[in-house]
Amino acid sequence: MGRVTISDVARVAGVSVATVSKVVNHRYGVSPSTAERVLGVVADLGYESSLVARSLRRQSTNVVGVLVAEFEPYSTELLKGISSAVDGTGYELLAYSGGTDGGAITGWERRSLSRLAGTLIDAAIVVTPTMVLSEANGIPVVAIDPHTGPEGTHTVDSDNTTGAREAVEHLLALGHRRIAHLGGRPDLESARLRELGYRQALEAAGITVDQSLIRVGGYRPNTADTPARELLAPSRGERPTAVFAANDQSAIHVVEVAHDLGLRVPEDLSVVGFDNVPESMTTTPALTTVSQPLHEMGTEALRMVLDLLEGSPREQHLRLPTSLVVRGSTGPVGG
Amino acid sequence: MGRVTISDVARVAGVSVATVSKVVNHRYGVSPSTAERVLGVVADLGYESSLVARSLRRQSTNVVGVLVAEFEPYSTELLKGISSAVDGTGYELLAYSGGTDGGAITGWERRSLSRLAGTLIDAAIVVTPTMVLSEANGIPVVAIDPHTGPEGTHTVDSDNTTGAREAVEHLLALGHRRIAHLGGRPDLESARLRELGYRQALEAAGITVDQSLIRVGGYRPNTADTPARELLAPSRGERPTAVFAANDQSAIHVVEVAHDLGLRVPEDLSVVGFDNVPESMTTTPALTTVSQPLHEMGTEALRMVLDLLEGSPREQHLRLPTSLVVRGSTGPVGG
DNA sequence: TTGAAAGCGCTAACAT
DNA sequence: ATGTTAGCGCTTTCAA
Repeated sequence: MGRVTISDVARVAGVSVATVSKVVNHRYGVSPSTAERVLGVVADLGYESSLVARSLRRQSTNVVGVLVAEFEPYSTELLKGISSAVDGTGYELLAYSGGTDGGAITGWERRSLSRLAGTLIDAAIVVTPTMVLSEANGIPVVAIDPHTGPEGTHTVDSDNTTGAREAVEHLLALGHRRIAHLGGRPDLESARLRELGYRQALEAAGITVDQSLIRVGGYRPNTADTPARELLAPSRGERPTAVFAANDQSAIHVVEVAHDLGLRVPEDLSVVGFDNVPESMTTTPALTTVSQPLHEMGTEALRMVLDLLEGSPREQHLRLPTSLVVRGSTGPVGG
Repeated sequence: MGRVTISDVARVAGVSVATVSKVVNHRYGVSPSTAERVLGVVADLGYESSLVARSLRRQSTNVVGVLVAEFEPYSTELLKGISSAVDGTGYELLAYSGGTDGGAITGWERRSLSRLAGTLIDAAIVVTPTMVLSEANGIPVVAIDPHTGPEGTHTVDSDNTTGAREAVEHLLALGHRRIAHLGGRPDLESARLRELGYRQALEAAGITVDQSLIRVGGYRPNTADTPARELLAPSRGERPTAVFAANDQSAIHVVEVAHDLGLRVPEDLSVVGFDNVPESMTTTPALTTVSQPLHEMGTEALRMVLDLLEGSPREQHLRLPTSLVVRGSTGPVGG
């Protein structure tokens, strides 16, 4: 019972723990016969060195950490890209979702980073941190789509403003004039930039921005529910003919609310999302959305953090382009 | 630079390391004034205890490990379910993808488990292990869809045979008679069961199984490429009118190969997948597939492993039902 | 070639 | 109330 430790191996093999350590780490200075015997015991007992104990003693672990607040469509999509890029590099991946739990929704990234940096992981990729990360943890850090904007750390993000503007221009081209915006969170950079793109597109078209058509949606289905219903409420005199939601998760929820209220998409209401997570294809009709190259953002973040680890020079900020993906959820105004 | 340790805090606050530990762990026996001073230094320095050092000393870490070979659509979909279920339990999640890298494609689960169990994680959920897991690591383990069948550990899986049978029955009902099967890997239980379901359906319909219509696809796009092309090769006298692929990833690839060869889906070829990962909606047309309740399998696995951790009795095997999702990739034979 | 011993950062008995 | 000490599992000098 319990785990097999290096001492167990040493005892059974009749050697010291130091010798076992040398054998399993392929160090010189062990006689072939001893090595063979030790290896035999290792196999018998199924010994594998504890990542924790080894990390504590060594300076490096060969593990890259991916720190997320939660495993949802956005972060897991990045994870797929990161995972495919790590293949063949000799590094292992450790994705950690720490502590949105205890009420403290903010500060998870700093906590997780401090808890893992320097001991468990050699470098970190932090997904959408909501605060500026201090480099004081002594390991390379790359932030993907930081909610504070490109300050402090190295970052990988996509062109939120242009993406949002193109989304709204698409709606304008379809004849929409009353276009609502279900925003993210005002404290998040990406949400601010997407709202900015929305405003730019409207203004460029000579349309005055109507504050009553803008709501905070919080990026999540449950936080988006009330604002979505307010926007589409049957009692509203002038219902918008289109909604640009700040991300796919809330856009998907808008489609559900619309169906709930008996509105047809896209005949009665056009909906555009942002991100192009796989789930955006699961609505009926499939969602028109702004595609962020999540897979590529993940692979680039991994490459960047490994370059940093190896001392190769790297640009500090990498911004990838978005592209509009037109699917079934948008159509000409008035059906 | 480097990480801030408990000794740094102790030195600056002018107290012993033990006192700092007591303060940050809310132990009794520290005067309010000292506690306040220590907390001040902790805040100033941004100290957070190292997960590694703490794990090594303590018996429990409050972290549940999710062990995967790779972060691909299947495992990340489970991860979403696990993540949503962990919310509010006080546990944190650590997803680890260890070592398919160094050639040794097999044995990753035993290695990862040995490296993490007992030191970093209190319990583990292992995704599609390809070998029987020994309970000898001293922590609760739940295997999701083990490729060896429900032996040894606690397991959560879905009804592969029935799911496969229903998929093929759907094709039969559409009039298909030459139905190919792009299988998984013969060494994997889930692949065997899906092939079994395929055979059962054909035999029940009085159709002799044609071995030349069965290929090993390996579950992955790149391993599925050659067998898919063989199945659909223009040179073949009697091309199948439908393909039942062992999972969505290979089914998606079949659709791509079909398009490549100028075949229309579903007019010239019907394709059915298995899993219903979000990606199954991204093909044109969207994939008809057997839905595994991946989200629910994840949440159930988490509940099971937490029950085990807390000593609550639990059934050893949980099998969830599959359901056929008919979308655009299947149609009547002959277009 | 081998082993003894120190120490990584931390917690928990056990003094004081 | 505070500090001293031992030790978690491992790697790494250094001495034998």
